[in-house]
Amino acid sequence: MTSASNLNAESSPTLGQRNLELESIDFFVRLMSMLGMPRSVGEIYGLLYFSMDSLPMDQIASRLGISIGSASQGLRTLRSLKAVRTAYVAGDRRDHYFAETEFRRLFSNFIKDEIMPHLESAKDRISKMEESLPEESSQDSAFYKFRIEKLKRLTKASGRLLPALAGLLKL
Amino acid sequence: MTSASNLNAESSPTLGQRNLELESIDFFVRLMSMLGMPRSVGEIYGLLYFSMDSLPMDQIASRLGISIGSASQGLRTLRSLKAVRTAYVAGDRRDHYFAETEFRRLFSNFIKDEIMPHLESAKDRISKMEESLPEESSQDSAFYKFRIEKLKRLTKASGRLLPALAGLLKL
DNA sequence: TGCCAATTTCATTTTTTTTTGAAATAAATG
DNA sequence: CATTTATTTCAAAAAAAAATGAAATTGGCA
Repeated sequence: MTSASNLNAESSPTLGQRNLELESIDFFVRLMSMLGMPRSVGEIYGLLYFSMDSLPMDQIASRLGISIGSASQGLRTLRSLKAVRTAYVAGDRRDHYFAETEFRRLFSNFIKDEIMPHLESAKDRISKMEESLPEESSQDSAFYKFRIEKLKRLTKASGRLLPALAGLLKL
Repeated sequence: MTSASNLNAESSPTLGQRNLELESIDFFVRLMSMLGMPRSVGEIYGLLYFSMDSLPMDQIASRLGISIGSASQGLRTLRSLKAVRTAYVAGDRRDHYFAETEFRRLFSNFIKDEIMPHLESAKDRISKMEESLPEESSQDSAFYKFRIEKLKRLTKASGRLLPALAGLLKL
């Protein structure tokens, strides 16, 4: 790797651009971590969010100072959430990544992929609870039935509300 | 501890009751962990959710097989979310805990305590981004401004939507 | 006031999650 | 098709989060 590596690369970022990038990384690291995503995922998305041009994995890793293993895994996660996409760059066989910035879509994917499956299995578990209920309608069993009923209502309401959320999100 | 310990305690649970309890613990451990709460918090809430009578901390710990340290911390968390409350029990100076089961209120507390503060600091970080923007309105700066605008809209929409969520939750 | 049961705190240990880095794989190029 | 470059995989290391347990604290009661 010689001085030729600078020929077709973007010029080095201004101080302001670098600051923006750092704030962005900070921002998305926190946001992603609220959503249970590892730090590296937030870092990658934060870097790409303010990047004018798409970046190959090795540049992402070196700019963030993370291993290519992390970068690969993080990008896989972001790809599966459709939070990044790849662009073709002529004369370069590396994949070039850029951020998908339609938050409404991102959010809706997140709910579908990360939340709804849990809701499904919650329903199964509630069924198991009903099987554990003794047949006889003693005084106690009214209490248990009522609590189970509450859980049913909770899961049903969540199942309706969460997917609708993205629609409400007027950005 | 002799046989006297059974005199005023509730009779030992039936198999069905025990199953229900176990399913409940399982259910809430998963639910809480989705919300970023440690296992012990889910266990405690799950135990209390199907408990007819309120339980003192030491019983919670021993029934779940967790340390009193964990129980103390877990109950503190649940108390701060208003997910458990304490009941006075005559002739016993231990606090007795029971589950708050109005999910709508729980949810609204959760949003207020665990989410909204992050949104506030997100706004600060966006302000910092704007400070990093170079004055001149170059071609590039349009791109950066637009991305910042998107983040603003995202946080504003979240700030309105999330607190309204609990209201929509028709259980 | 002094004692004792109940609870909290917190340094240490354990467990879980994330990252690393090197080997394996895949994919393009000459 | 051999070589080089890009990417993925995964065992091991590192870091982060949670649980433990014993000491400190609190607060009621004699």
